Amino acid sequence: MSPRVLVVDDEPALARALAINLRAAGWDVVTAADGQSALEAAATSHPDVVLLDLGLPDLDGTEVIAGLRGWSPVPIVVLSARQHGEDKVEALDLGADDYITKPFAMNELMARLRAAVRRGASESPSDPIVEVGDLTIDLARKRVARAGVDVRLTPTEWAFLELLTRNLGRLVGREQILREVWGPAYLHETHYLRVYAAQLRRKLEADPAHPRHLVTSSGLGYTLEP
Amino acid sequence: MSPRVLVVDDEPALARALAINLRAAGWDVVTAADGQSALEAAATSHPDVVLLDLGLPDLDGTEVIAGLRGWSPVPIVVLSARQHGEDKVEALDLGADDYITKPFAMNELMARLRAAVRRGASESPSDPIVEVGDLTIDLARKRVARAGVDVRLTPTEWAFLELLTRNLGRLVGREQILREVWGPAYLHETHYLRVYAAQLRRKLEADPAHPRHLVTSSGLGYTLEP
DNA sequence: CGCCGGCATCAAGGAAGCGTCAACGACGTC
DNA sequence: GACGTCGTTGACGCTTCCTTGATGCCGGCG
Repeated sequence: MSPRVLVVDDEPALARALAINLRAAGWDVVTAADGQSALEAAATSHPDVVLLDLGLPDLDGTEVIAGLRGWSPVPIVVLSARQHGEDKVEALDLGADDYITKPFAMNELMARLRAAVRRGASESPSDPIVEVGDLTIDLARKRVARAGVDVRLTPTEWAFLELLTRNLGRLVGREQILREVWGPAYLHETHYLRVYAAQLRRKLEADPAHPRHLVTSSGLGYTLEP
Repeated sequence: MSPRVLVVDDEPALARALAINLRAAGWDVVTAADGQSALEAAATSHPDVVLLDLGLPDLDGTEVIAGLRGWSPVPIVVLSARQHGEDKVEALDLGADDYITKPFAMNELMARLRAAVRRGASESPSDPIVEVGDLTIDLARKRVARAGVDVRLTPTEWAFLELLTRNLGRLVGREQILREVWGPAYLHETHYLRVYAAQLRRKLEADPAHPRHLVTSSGLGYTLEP
């Protein structure tokens, strides 16, 4: 299970040199030559860290950072020729994790990549898959399984369950549920809560009459208990 | 609630310059002049990030990093005069989060500190939990436990307790309680206070007749005593 | 001493919230 | 057009909670 790095650089010679060195050090390397393909590669190959050269032909490097940060917490190490200037500050504030200027030493580069991966790993022990008792909730695929078998949920049921899952162990207030699942206009339709809580329990709880996971706090809201 | 940075540097002039600049930028600054006091200061002041100069009189900088990593995940930004060498690699592999060489630009330093704090914050979305004697009050989850076991509260009981908890150790006036729990129209229903204070005591106090935490100030209001 | 206001406790009624079943209509699919 | 799915709505019985009244205690004050 070697860590995977996405190398984004438009200069073939440098990209090749980086790939060779990184592979020799045990990395799994994916490369991209421009910003657009970098975003696609990040989405499909799920790297543990992104090594990003700022001088790209199509997109500004900062746009790549912003594009990644929109949906992924993957650590980003920026590589740049510009020694000074605001680029450095801007990239870090946009969400980059580290910044190296050319020329650089290969062992320093690797140390920074290792540090970035280590942080990323501790940050997200998150597969977006949550286990609750005999329930398996996959937030990315929007699927639930009970004791291994898939359970079909309607869109509204899923929205309800997803909200509770994202607040696992925390009490979610009635108004918050109504607002986020049905919209602000439904803040007083508390009846919906009961109907859908009952449906979810019928599908997910071993004994729907005595729920162990989808717990009611009378007058307050609902909690998904681990 | 400004973020707190622990500045570790044995050079008084530099330490002072850093402190002044950081304070001007809104940081809460704590300083230490050697490795030993740095470890103590980190333990007592709970900084959001540590800015560590490697050239210290007593301990090697790497020992400080190791000493911190032994018990705390606080982000560490290393500051060093040594431009090259293995120090950089070693520090990052030991668990430092970032590395800056002197001379450095102040705005870059701040950007790196901000980046480090941002990462540290995303790691621990900690709940505000208040401990009062054998009581554990979790404001985010709206939960109370006494000696480890959960106590069920009604919505009004919880609103009452939450208000007192947010003013821990302070006297909360009768009108303020009535206004914030029941609404402005109930300012004279002082009877409610007694009923719910009694219910809370019955659920939370070891000896409800002689309360140690939920204390009455006759004619004034109530206090939750730590 | 007797009165009175504020406090603590208990209990009862009614209001609000909860869980469940079932029916209706909208919508898309075959 | 028949069918299935889904969201919405209504009705019922049940539980929980808020409100309210009654009673007793304590301390201050005339």
